[in-house]
Amino acid sequence: MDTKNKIINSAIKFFLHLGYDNTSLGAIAEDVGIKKPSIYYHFKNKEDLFILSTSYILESIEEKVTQSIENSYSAKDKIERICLSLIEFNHNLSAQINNDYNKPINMINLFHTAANKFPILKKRINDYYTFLHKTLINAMLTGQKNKEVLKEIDAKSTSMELLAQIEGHLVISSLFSNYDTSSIHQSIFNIISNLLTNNEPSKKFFKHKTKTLSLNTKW
Amino acid sequence: MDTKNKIINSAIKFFLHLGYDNTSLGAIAEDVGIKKPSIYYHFKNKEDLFILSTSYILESIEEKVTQSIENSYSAKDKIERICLSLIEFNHNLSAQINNDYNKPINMINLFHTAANKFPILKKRINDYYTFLHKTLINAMLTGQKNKEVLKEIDAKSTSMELLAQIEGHLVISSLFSNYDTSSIHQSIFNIISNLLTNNEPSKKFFKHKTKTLSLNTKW
DNA sequence: GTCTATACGCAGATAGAC
DNA sequence: GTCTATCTGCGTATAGAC
Repeated sequence: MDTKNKIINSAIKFFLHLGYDNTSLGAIAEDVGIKKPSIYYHFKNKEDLFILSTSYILESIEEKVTQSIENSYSAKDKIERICLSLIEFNHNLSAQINNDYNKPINMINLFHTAANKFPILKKRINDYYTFLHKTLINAMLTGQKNKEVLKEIDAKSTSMELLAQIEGHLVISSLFSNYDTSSIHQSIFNIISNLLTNNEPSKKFFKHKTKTLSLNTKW
Repeated sequence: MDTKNKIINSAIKFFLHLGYDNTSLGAIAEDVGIKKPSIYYHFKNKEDLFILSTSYILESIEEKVTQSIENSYSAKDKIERICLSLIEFNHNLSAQINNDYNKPINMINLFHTAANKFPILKKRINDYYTFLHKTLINAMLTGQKNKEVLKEIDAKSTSMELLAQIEGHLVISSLFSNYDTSSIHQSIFNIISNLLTNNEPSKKFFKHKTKTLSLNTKW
């Protein structure tokens, strides 16, 4: 990995851990094994580094979501995979980042800071949610054509419900120690099974497809 | 309002807007109409001011939630009121704070910073979610005794689902411009109506009881 | 490309007068 | 209780050598 990627890699770690303001370029430099001014050779300034780092995370998620449904033709399967991709991305990111400390990590927090501080990231994050929203809606609409999904379902509000459920669970899991990790799978399963024409009445547990989303690759 | 309350009032505004790090004591002092060192007469330091401000918000929400269900004896009504209280508190806070700028505001973000930086607030926020969780569970359990709520329902996971739905919608609403404000009411209505024994099949819109939760009172 | 040295500004905090 | 003046440390950023 070249220095530039090392810096972004480390920056993401720090930004997720400490936020934008509490992350100092000196700390990133030390982590990478260079001196502070060297960062300025690769990036214009701290803002530039932050914007690129955040954009990289967003691109990675979108890529993983797209890949996850590539070979899937059932609406149920697609929706499940999209939701699982989001959850697993967050979990993998936490697992990778949360090595030393015992602090809650949450991408939402990063997104919020990003949207607040930098208009370009506000737009980018909005595009990210638009992408997720559209992808979920498309899965439902094709499912309705196949008679797999109930025709009365409103795809837009259901997509919003799924996204809110996922983001909400991720947020609460980092703030509430009593949180039960499995409950998000149950919730998503409930929402999805309510969409389907062959809705099995017994509330089975959501099958957890552990197709791990690798974050160990280059940033 | 005395100076100390004026400072907390202003501090909450700034902390919600700009976060802990971007809020300077000088700005708060200017807003209140005093000089920076005067803040140190009322508060030990910036951390102290932040901890007291955040605690005040949490206490206010808990108080409003408690008040909202005081005269309610139906489980459905209680659950609805708890959820609405949370949504309205956030909305009222945003409306009160979001006067000048056009920036997303979200308490979750404040909670996250608070939990990350100050162990005492991490505990306090955990207690806050425990309170909400227990209050919702109690409403469901009494509903099950009255045969108002289906006995198969798992109160714990349903409470978690409701909280996640609310927090998730609030988060997304501040990051996604396409977000439809009404969808949260629909989602909560769906979850609640699935709990009830006299579950009406037609998905009616969630009745929006606009009992405004005042935040204009003293902090 | 990376370094040492350094300028610069900002914000938290204190001393001490009134 | 509130003020003016001031200290202090930290973090961004640049200059310029190697």
